[in-house]
Amino acid sequence: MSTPQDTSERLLDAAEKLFARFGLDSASLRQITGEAGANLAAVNYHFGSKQKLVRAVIERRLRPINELRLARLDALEAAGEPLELRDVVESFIEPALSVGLHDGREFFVFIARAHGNPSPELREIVHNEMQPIAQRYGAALGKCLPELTLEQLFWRVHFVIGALCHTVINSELLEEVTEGLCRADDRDKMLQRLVDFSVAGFSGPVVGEV
Amino acid sequence: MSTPQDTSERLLDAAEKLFARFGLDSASLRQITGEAGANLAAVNYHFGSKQKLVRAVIERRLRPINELRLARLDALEAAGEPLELRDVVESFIEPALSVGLHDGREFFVFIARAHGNPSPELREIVHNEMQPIAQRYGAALGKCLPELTLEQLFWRVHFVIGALCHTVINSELLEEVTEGLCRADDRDKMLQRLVDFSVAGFSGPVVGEV
DNA sequence: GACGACTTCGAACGTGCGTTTGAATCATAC
DNA sequence: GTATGATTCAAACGCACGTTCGAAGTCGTC
Repeated sequence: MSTPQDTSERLLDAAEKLFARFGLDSASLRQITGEAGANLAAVNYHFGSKQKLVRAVIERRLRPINELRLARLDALEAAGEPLELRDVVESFIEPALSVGLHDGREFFVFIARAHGNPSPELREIVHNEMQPIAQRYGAALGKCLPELTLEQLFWRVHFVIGALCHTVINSELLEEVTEGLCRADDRDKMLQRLVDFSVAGFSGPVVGEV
Repeated sequence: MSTPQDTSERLLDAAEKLFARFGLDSASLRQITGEAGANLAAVNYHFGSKQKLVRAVIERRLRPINELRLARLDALEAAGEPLELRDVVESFIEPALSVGLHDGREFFVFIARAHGNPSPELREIVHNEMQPIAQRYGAALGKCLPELTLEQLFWRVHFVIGALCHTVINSELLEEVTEGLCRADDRDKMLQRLVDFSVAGFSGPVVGEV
């Protein structure tokens, strides 16, 4: 009716937008179908249930991001021998921020928020998509940082993901708190800041050991 | 009925636990009052509304944590001249993890999750509690890291908070993914890992500048 | 032992939710 | 132009939610 794409596509866009803005539970099917210019029953017709709509929203964006990550990591490993830490870190962070820049701005907020969602179904979806990524990057980072134990390495990956998610979710809050000093819309600078921080965090010494 | 404390206390405990486990929206008053062994109407009688219960849950724990942070920071500034970065970082992270160790395990998961909640009321609560903390730590860290601009500094604070929240929320997921290599229950090690990472992240050079 | 304030209780209210249904509409091929 | 399958539609379903209310209970004080 309103936008040229077909209904499924419009439902995905609307859901992505409203999930990001109001959260999974608070965004109702009435809101979503209204935003998409579709009938209330459209979601259940096209996707079967709200739960399956959630899955579709995630997979539509996360899959290409992770394919991009793996492709860039493949390229790095194929090209140079030394495998620079900074390149590996960037190949992980940049595709996410990049997709966040054109289409998937809303999705990126949503998926970062979803990391904190307690629902087991949602956890399972994210887990399935992220598990192979974790393995590949664990191996690649291990080569760059041979002085770290695998356990220390995984913790630091965990911290970086936390910083990444929090950044996407709450950078507007940071802009508020710093009274405009830190800009939430300058994604390039955000990326540089985050990569600087992450590379340093990965490279840091192990001080407090038991 | 069941536990010795009075009803308000039991409601706060139950709410904290269920908010952490199921999220703010999914944990219903029927669940909460059931868990607390109280009548459904008890929350509205003692707190006025669900929203005010949320506020009470947050303030009960966050206030002491932030007082502890400021006290430790005061002590550091009163004592030694140089003001070591690691001490400052630890004075921020440790009180939170410490409270998380005995009473406030559940709360800590909840408050970290709340960081990603879109509700404006919740944002305002957290904002009010955290704003003075941000200012004090901004100043203290600025002294330790004079080579950073204030903007760079605030970004790194933001990243550390992200890592901290994500760690508390999702360390069980990390334990799953690493198949037990990283333990979610060893808070001491978590603290050391996180402090190591954060100090290194703060100290890192500014590489990618425009 | 009756008063009063404080607390608990069961029951109900209105609202919004996800889902289902069956008829209406549309598009396409014959 | 009509038959067929896919899609859209309005309406209703049952359910769980937060909140409200007045009666019932509790307990210290006179």
